[in-house]
Amino acid sequence: MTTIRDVAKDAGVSAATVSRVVNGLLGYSEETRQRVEEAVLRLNYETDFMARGLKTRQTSVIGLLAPMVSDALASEVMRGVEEAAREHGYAVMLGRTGSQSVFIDGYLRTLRTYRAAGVILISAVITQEMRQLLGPNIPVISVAISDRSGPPSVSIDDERAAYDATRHLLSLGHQRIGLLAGDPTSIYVAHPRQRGYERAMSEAGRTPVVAHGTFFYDSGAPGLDDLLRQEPNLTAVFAVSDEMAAAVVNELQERGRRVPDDVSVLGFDNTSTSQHVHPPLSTVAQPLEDMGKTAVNKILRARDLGPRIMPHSIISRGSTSPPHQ
Amino acid sequence: MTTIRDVAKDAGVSAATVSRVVNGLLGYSEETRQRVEEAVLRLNYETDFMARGLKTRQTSVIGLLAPMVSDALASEVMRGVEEAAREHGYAVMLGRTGSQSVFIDGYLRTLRTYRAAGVILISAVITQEMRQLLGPNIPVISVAISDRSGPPSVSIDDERAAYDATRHLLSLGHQRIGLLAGDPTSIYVAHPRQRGYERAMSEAGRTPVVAHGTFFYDSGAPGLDDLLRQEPNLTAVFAVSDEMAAAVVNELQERGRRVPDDVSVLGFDNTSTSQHVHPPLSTVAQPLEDMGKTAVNKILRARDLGPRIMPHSIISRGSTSPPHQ
DNA sequence: TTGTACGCGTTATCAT
DNA sequence: ATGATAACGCGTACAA
Repeated sequence: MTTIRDVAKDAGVSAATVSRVVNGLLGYSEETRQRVEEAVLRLNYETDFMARGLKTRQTSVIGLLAPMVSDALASEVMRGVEEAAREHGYAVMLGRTGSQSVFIDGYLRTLRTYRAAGVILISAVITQEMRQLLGPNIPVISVAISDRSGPPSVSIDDERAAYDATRHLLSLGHQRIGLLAGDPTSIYVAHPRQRGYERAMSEAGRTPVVAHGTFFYDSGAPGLDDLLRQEPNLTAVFAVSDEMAAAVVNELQERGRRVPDDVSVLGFDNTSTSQHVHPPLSTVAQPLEDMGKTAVNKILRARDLGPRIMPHSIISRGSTSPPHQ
Repeated sequence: MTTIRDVAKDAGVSAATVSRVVNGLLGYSEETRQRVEEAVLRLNYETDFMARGLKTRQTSVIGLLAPMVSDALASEVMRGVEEAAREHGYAVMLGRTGSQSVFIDGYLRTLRTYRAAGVILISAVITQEMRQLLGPNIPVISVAISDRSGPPSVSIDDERAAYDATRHLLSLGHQRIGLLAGDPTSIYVAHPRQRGYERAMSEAGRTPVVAHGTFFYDSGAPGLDDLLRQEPNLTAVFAVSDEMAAAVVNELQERGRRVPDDVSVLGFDNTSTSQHVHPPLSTVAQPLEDMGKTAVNKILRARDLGPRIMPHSIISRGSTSPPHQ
């Protein structure tokens, strides 16, 4: 390992001067710069992040915490985070929060002792205790979830997006539209989406039909069953995740109903899952990768607080059409 | 920030003693231990990883490099890595290698300066230059790819798995079986799988029918087209990734052929994708999560070199059946 | 069993 | 413009 002192000796200057040259600060002559840079190259010197972190009390590490590290939504966000972080010379430290956020405390402690530059939370919001654990100097950003009263976040307007999506189905001519909603404990995501749906339905003078799932694939088939029990003649199902929507498409076909001829299906998130079913899912797109990048940029510009609302859009693929008469 | 000296002062001992207690070493009385532990709790002391790393020249960081951070196979491995790392008190640093491994050099440098305990490469093998960049002290493990001549790796026996899978289709009664192979540049994954298929076919006296894809969804439909052009009466397609297999299922249905009644489809990897199509994919399972855990354990036991071959298995779901007469 | 003293690599500060 | 020095927080010989 080459140290800064080795370089200093080789170039015939002090360690302080080497540091100045390497970090592009002021205070050295052109000739000194040349000698130092030569020595750096010859000795293959590289800054030791540990030593720097010890001194500066900050490292170029961004913490990234997801409920599962293997679901499609988090994957898309992670991709954006990784890219933006890399471009700015930051490293990403990955953690799984677990379903009940059981692991999150440990990770926050770790990130504090590593002096992370910031923490990005996917599909989770920060609580008082979490803030405590992390200390006051590390910014936290939530992604894909909007607690607008709280700390900075990057998300779409879920209520508005669900409203627009329901209006879209209504404008296609559907009247009996079922909602496969999310986990009722998910107050910052499932609730606004349900509100958006209910508002659009009530404005159109239609009766809401609602069943609850978990956002995951497995809850799609039972959710559909619940909806059809309430209203056997549904012509459209709006599921608030692509996974549930995919399950609904497959279960409908299992029951001998065609998609979209008999029943239209609309998903949410525009993850890769939406392309894996047949017909491919129409869905409400969140710009997930972009949201990940935006979160990194927010951390790097620490003064940039407040919620950031990203645009949503509705993507029509094969799973929606006007209702068959 | 509470330092080790604060604790020492509070407990009326020296910093050295605190360190011994905290790290569970020998050399202190029971009474001292009690006082120290009380002080640690009261002052909320936590070891500073930067300072420790500076001294010990090692950090509890494991580098995890994947070709994309958002594909289903890598996600499963990541899940296992995260879990095993967390259980052992290690943090995971995430990076994307990029399609041509363009970003890998930068990450290896970073991991060296962070003094990572080890590096896990998903679907990639290490080269001489990479080894150079990383220095001699950081172990590297490849996962889901088997360069048996090389450094430690954790993978299945791809050749044998493809052989077994092809035998499985043959034993169902299929005779005209097409292979949708992987990217021909993938010599450590695509090649062995193709060899396994060809060996099984030749042993059975059948003519191989092969088309090449990229492992990704988009290459599934053109690959099927290629296969059907070569042999219009295929009764089974073996695609060497679930993504391609899913695309094949969907494209077959698009063309009016039923799965599995007209054509059976067999995938590879048993990722979540295999459950998202209808009918769900029969597939060759790799124990991906387990492979991630195994890789972490290999790093923690540095002497544990050599390749580790994990068991594969064939999972029958709805997409395969005996051929229809 | 316990404490002292030093070193790890960097950077801020102050002096020159 | 440059240098000397003192932290930063921890772990560990070595001494007591």
